[in-house]
Amino acid sequence: MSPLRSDAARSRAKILDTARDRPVADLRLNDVARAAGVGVATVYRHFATVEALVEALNLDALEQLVTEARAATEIPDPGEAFTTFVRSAALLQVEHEGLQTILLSEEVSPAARALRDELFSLAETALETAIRNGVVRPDITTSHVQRLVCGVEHAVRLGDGTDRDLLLDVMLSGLSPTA
Amino acid sequence: MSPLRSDAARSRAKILDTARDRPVADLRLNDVARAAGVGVATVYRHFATVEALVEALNLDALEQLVTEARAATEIPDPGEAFTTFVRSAALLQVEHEGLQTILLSEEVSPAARALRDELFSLAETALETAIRNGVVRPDITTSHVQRLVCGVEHAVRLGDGTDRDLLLDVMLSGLSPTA
DNA sequence: CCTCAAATCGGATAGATGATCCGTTTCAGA
DNA sequence: TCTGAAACGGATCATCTATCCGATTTGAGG
Repeated sequence: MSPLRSDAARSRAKILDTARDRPVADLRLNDVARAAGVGVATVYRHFATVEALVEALNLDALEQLVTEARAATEIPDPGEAFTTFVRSAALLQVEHEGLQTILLSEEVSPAARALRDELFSLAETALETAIRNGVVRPDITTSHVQRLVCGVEHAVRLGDGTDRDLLLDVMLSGLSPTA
Repeated sequence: MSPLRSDAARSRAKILDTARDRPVADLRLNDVARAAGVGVATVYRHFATVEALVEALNLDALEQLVTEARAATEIPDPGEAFTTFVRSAALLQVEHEGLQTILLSEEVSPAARALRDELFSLAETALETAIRNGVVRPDITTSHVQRLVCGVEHAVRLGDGTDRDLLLDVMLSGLSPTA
């Protein structure tokens, strides 16, 4: 793809900076435009939908998640590997409100899709290894893990965020087979 | 409060019946009016906001939940009592999409508030007893339990609902102290 | 440095959705 | 039956979303 013209790049940055610290729930492209000091059409040109904007805002976080996930799967102990993986995902999702959107939405950019596919593949590996070594219940699938992480995120968001680790810990220990 | 006039009661019933089997996410008062065959204003007169309509739709479920909760707290075994309580709450919340709204919203009708207060009081009792008897982690509060139930509901909704019991089970076993 | 075509810009405005107002109709008690 | 109060419907206003188009800016070539 061709490089952006300098003014276009400036507008894009202004839009992203403005949108970054707003709750994704009440993200209106018109509001962002006004707050960023650019025209409405400029925002719509750069980001056709709110989802596209949210994706752009959280691509960095997704990259970071994949990086951390790769590191986690290299941990020798299967339990610790799995735990580290899930913990990374949950913490990043709590910190970056829009990450869940990318991970669940069907319509994402090719770049995001590639990262997501790798992430799911890593998750599959980590989970399989964990189950094979008896540190996670055998009736759990990656879909379950993903949705439970989203559930924990939801639970954390309903509070002030201070008990993040506690709620995550409940979920993780619930996944162990002996319990 | 004065009894409803017959035509008003009829309208109210038509509105509720129409709204009942629609996803609360895309519940538009205008749409409901059209589908119910009544004027827009009639809907707005009966239910000032979507939330008010959702509350009316789910009051029955809340009553049922309180009833089940009362029964649960009478179970002698503290672990079973707590588990039954939480299971009831989770299953009803999954089945009745709008229940969470009543349980979390600040602005509810006095009737709903009374039921909710009793429910929380029962939850407090069940949790305290469970902790005192060592069947639930002592660092858990009723707020945690409530939010975890909402989290599980969220996780179930992200799927097709078939693994409801599994996800709930993960959460419940995660709450036990030994894990 | 100047020019010009291409790309971007911004805001007016069309379109969709949400909520209110007010004249008309229906109900229930006398 | 008559009458006032309450409820009714839909036209209308308000708000929010998204597109179109003339004006402006950019940067590469002469």
